[in-house]
Amino acid sequence: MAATMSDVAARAGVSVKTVSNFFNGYRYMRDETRERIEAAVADLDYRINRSARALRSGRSRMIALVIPELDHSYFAQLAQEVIDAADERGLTVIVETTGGRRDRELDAVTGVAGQVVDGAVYGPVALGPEDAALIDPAFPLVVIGERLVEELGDHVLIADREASRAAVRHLVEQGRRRIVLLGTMDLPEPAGATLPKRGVTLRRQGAEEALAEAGLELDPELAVEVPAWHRQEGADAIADLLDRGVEFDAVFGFNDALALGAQWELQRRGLVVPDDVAVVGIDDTEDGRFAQPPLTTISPGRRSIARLSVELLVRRIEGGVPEQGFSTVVMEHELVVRGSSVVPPRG
Amino acid sequence: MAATMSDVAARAGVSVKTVSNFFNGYRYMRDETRERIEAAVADLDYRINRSARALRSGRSRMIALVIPELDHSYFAQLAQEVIDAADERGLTVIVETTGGRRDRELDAVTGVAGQVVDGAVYGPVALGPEDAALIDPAFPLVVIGERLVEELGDHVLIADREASRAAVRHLVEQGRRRIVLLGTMDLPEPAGATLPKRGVTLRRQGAEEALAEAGLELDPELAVEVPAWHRQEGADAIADLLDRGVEFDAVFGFNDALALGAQWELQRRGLVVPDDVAVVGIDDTEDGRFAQPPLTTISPGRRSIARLSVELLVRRIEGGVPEQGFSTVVMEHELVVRGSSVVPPRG
DNA sequence: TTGTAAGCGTTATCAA
DNA sequence: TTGATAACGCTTACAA
Repeated sequence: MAATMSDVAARAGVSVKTVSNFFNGYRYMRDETRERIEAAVADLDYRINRSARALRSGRSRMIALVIPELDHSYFAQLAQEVIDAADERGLTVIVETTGGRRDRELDAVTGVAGQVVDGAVYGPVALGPEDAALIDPAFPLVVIGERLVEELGDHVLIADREASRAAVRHLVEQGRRRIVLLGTMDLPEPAGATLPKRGVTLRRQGAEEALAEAGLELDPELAVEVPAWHRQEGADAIADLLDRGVEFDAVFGFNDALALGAQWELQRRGLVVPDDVAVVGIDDTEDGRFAQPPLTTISPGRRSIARLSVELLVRRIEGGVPEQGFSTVVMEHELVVRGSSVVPPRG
Repeated sequence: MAATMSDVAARAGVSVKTVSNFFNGYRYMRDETRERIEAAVADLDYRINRSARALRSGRSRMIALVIPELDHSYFAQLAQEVIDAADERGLTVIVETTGGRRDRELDAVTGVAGQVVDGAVYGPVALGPEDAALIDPAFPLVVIGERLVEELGDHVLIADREASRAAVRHLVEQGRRRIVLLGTMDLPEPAGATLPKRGVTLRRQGAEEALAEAGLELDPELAVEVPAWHRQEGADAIADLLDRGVEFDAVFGFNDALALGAQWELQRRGLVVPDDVAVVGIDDTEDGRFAQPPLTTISPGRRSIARLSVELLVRRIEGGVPEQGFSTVVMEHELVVRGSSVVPPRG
């Protein structure tokens, strides 16, 4: 039978309250008391019962990470960073994957799952602004990556528009003129409402701005919608363009996976990257670094995003709803130029 | 304030015990009672308190998945499958990453983390047979991928030796003679003890057997140890061989990441895969499918591994330690031949 | 600086 | 088929 706190207390010759204080880092304790408790804990191989603690205190010391899927380089890397950051603060992470489905995204924070954690790092992709009302504003949430709605909690994101502009500007500087935008999506927006733009919309905007700066206009045929943001969809989209004889000299994938899928299909068809077609992505995944040629991309500072998200979440859990409203943090990003977009000078 | 079970009971005009029965699928209940409870639950938006349930019942309905790291295609895919399989059974998954460090692998099942879950799908890579004694045999465990020790719990693994033999045999059939084995490791084994072989040792053995079948012998220079099993280490190892002028016509990476790193470095140096050097891996990750050329690999049936592991774990949690001892299940594997190992016939 | 006692919301026992 | 009541192991007022 596992030892309880009162077993420890009895053995150490103190009260349970003192043992509890010990485990909660209570400062005012005689060294001798502390040592006696430490010894008793070691003797009995005592470990605190987290269920009892959670029941009594109302805090489970667990947080959720809600993402579309784990089997995706960007999210897997992000999850690892979140887990590490949480671990440093003594928090345990439950990874909830939603498949990008609205009902599961809602369920993660309102249903059974949300019941067991103190808060969540929340990366919804399918929610619309109208869903904000369905989420309890008292539930601590840090939203990453999209600014769907203002009122859910703190936000951590990259400047999608500027990042996208930098990517396309880079392609233009390389002399590219017919640039495929892979991942664009025209969301139906309720008439009359001025909604916060989704990240994907901002990426499209930034790209068009960069084109405009260069006196170019986006050929609608080059703005390609995809059903999901995996390599497969990137490959399929490019295959379709090539089959239809659409001409282009560059591809900007709205994430690395799409860009890598595009590059893969181009090479499969015997085209040379970057000579025939330049390719750029966003995310700076390891997959991109180990592509051949390595993928030019926008590095979003994933590590910082993860750490900051956890930090904000902890603050929120401990501090409650901030009086001055939620904060939005826009992370630095960086264009990382690699072989997929720059033709090496001829020797 | 969140509603409790007695709120529901009061509203439904029944006792708490009856509500509890309802939530635990107790069969003997009048339809009318059931309906009244359902209505009360809906009215109050009641959700069961998992901490209280866990405290009282001793079951948290959470399981851990213990793996070296998430930021690695094989484990990310595995984690997704485990989460899905657990979800179907109403279980929540906590992902513990250990960085492949022995202390953290032990801690995951003996320390604080192990305290909150009912059991674990356990993928240790750094434990030695001598560590078995440190792990409580009463803690439900399903070990995947390695058969370090017999007594920890049920095992789910692939036939490392046969898989490896199939991979090398394939290379030999393609006419390859100087095959680099990437990932081999000579473990110091206590003298005199006949220990269960580690997967990595078995992979080495299988490879040597395939060579022997073809009348070949392994050149020790081609058996390359690596510090970790990522693409970077695969690339570094190949770079080193090439720099030292070692000749070879094939690389067998003990996982896809090593093989892909090797392929990347080969291509970076201007060598052609598979014409100059053929490459084969193990894992059948998506990374391999989207390499250029796509990677020949051994598919381990990851989905089956995940599902079976969860199933065995549930059985173990519910049934306790089986009388007839733990079971070991060896999964089917399959050689998936792709472009990285077969030179296409000239047109 | 430490102790006493109540109670968090379930489930288990046993009775009805 | 349902109910009353006692735990589960901890934290938290409040007291000393």
